[in-house]
Amino acid sequence: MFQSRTHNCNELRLENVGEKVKIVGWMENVREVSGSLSFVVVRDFYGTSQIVAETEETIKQFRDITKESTISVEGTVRERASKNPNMPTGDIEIVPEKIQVLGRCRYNELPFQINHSRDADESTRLKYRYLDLRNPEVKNNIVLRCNVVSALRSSMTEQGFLEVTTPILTASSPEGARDYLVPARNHPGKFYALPQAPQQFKQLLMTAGFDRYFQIAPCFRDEDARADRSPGEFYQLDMEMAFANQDDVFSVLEEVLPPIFAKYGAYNIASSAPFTRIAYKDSMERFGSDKPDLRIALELQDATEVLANCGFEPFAGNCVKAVVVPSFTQTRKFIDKLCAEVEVQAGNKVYWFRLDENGELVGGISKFVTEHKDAVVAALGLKPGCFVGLSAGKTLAAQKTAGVLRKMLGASVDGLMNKERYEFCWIVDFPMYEIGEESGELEFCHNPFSMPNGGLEILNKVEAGEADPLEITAYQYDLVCNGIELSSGAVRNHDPEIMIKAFELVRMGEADVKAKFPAMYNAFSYGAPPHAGIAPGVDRMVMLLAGEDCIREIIPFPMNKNAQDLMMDA
RNA sequence: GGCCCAGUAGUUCAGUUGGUUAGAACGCCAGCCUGUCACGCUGGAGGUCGACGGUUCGAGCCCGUUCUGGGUCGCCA
Repeated sequence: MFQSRTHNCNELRLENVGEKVKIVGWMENVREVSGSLSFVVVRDFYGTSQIVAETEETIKQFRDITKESTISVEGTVRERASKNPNMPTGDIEIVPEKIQVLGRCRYNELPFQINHSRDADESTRLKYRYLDLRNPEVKNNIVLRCNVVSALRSSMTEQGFLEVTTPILTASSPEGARDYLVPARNHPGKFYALPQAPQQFKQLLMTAGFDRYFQIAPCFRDEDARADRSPGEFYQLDMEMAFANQDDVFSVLEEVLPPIFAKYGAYNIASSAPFTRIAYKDSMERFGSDKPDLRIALELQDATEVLANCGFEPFAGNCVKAVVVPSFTQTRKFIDKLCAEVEVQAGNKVYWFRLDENGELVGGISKFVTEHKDAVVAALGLKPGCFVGLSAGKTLAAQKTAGVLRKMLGASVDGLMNKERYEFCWIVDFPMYEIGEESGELEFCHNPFSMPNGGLEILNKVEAGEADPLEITAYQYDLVCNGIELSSGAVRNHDPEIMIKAFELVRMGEADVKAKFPAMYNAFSYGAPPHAGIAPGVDRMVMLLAGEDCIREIIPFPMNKNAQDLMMDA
């Protein structure tokens, strides 16, 4: 029978000198200093300890054990002759009396070296994730995740929120992403769907009288992956409050998140609560994005008036946006590469010119600008040595392209961005409706359950032709941190009458609401509270806290980009 | 599905205009070394240059096709 250890590998100190102990763990390294002196490093979850072998017999015994085997060492703690101040257990070492192999590593060579696993090919890391996770750097992200989840849970509970679990096997919801389906054995031809979010259930909980709900909720969406989006499944801190408005939701998260970011974050929080609120329209205007990275010290400028008619064909009749970088010293090669990358990402061209040290217009499309130089310099506030990047098109396209350019400049030009901090903001007042690109007709902009700003009244005005539907905003909001959309939420539309009216404006009606969302429609007809909620992504939050750029670094067993589990799937 | 990038030793990478036997570091194996801690020193083993086809006297390098991986657009109420 296996006898338990007396101490873990991070526990022993000077005061333990002389004690008989037993430690267990993975044999990380052997350093043979001579034929009669060798040091062995044993690692467990908690840390590492040094074993010293001083007899030829012990040295040979360790030499015959392959690295990364699990071993147990019983022996006596001794003060080291030469201490290692960088190691918590660096003052002591263990003189072994009994050494046992518990689990032999059958390979001399591993797929990668444990302590350098982060440098290895990612497919190999995922296939041997259990080895990858032995690397303390990798493991620590998972520990961080656990701590963050635990902190979120207690903070929400402290705020009076009740954790309620909602079904995993449920009915498909017609809106949104692609579902994952599970065959229903008792109902041939029918399927359960895994929830894309507990959206409807939490709203039904509100209707049932639960006042404050939350859940660390697994969500399933069959969509393609990104660096900050793992395929298939992810977790949200899903929450909903009854008899509440937008400000109520904001103050909960402004209370819950900052202390957790302060305690567990790799960087400092730059934005104190209450977080900056930026209207969607302003965000597009100033940053060319609805998830602006406020760490970047650049804003878009409008150059339509001074440049639309400068004679440069692509600008004619278009909206023109400019991003100006003062004291720009990068090479022509850099600019070309930058423009090419923006073009790929934005699907739209970028143009540029520079005002050199002598105040002369040079490079790019400067010859088209020369004639209007004074006006352009004045309008954009240009100083010698600056770079001007330009985009053109319909307003939204020009904004988005300039937004991509802004982001790339921020990431690649020194001095534009202090990366080591957290900048939060709320994006508010999203439009309720938009003209669909394919249909060319009025459509819901986001989800159809948000409360329109102005309620039934404004919808009636639209119907009467007295208001523009495209001007209606919804009580819909995003929480953004460092250019990453952490969360989306809304004040919900809890009134069936307003719901039907909202659907009628997009050529649907009561029958559609009933057919698509029967439970919610029925429930709301029995007296529903005004309610609002939000659902911050846990994975993305941990990713930000860990200072990682890739979501897989903070998931214990991630799938690859193609939604395959390389470890389990032979 | 589109676009971009990468694929060379167990691992991370270098490889010049197409030219002799494809290199380095780490790891592995052997030997030396009495206080190492990324130990050090000496030596050794280890390669279908992702795959297939083409151009050429000659291809890791050029061309075509394809596979794999990552990033991104579409998509993600």
